[in-house]
Amino acid sequence: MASESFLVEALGRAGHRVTEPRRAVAALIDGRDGHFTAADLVADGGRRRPRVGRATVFRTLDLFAGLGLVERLDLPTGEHAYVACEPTHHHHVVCARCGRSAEVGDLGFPALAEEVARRTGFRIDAHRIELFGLCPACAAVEAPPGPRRAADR
Amino acid sequence: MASESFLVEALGRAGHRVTEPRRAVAALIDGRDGHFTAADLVADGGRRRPRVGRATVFRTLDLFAGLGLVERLDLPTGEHAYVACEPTHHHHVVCARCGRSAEVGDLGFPALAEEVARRTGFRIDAHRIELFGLCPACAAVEAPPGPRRAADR
DNA sequence: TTTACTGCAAACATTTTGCAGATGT
DNA sequence: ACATCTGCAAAATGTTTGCAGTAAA
Repeated sequence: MASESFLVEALGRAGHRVTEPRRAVAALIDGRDGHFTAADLVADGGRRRPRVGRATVFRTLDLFAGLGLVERLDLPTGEHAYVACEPTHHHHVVCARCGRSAEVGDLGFPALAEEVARRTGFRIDAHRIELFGLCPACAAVEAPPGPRRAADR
Repeated sequence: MASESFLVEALGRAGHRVTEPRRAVAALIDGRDGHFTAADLVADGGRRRPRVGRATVFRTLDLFAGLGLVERLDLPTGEHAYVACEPTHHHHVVCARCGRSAEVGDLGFPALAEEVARRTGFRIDAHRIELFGLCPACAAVEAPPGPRRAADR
């Protein structure tokens, strides 16, 4: 495995203390494949020996989110979830079935923002784009022909 | 004023009962300018004569959201908010200062989705785009020159 | 040594639910 | 009439906080 979790490295670089609980949370995140909820990590952390407390999970998640190491997203179901990510500008597509996600660079969003600014006169400072669908594997399982799933929104 | 709230009309058209509490919630929404939270409506509803209960506000909001009459969005702060909207495909820009929002048609999103699908192999079923910034009026107030606001994300 | 961080449990905030009764259709 | 809807209060969720103790730097 890579020498050290990307998350942990970034933590140190940002001048935050690299503590055992934080390493643990980082490991839990690294161990997850797709998106995960705070509750997932709280559960995992509780099983751990020494235990990682609920509050620490939330605080660490917050910390990571602030550093742009994980992104908080809101699933169509209304649940809050997180995905780990490189701290560069990008967006994710998340599979509605298996939860796996893929990053998508900057999506050519700048052009969109410009267009919107032009049309509305708003100054665009921030945005949030979330894409949901099925990853190739799950899409294959899903009956290709047949009636449409009521999956939108 | 227009004969009847757009929300109420749509309610009836969709085959749902047009009840007094629902009219009230519709009116509360119509009365709001920008985005609003469930809590806002609950507060307003509680002041109303006959009172509109918390549960009803949530249920009605849910109903409207299901019909695409309001859109639920998540502000950068993590708060949940709603905005009223025409039931066509579109997105909103919301002003970070005054909360006012503007609709933005389909944003040319289809092209983006295609691009993403091509790059990742995912089948895109749903998406969620939220734009935040300042409306023309608020942008004018904001000192035009000077250091950038750390407003992104 | 100093100050940030942690676990715990309690506090909060937010949304959902069970029900008996009211109300649209 | 009858099924849907409502208010209320309780419950289920989800997240944050106060504190005394622990451990990075």
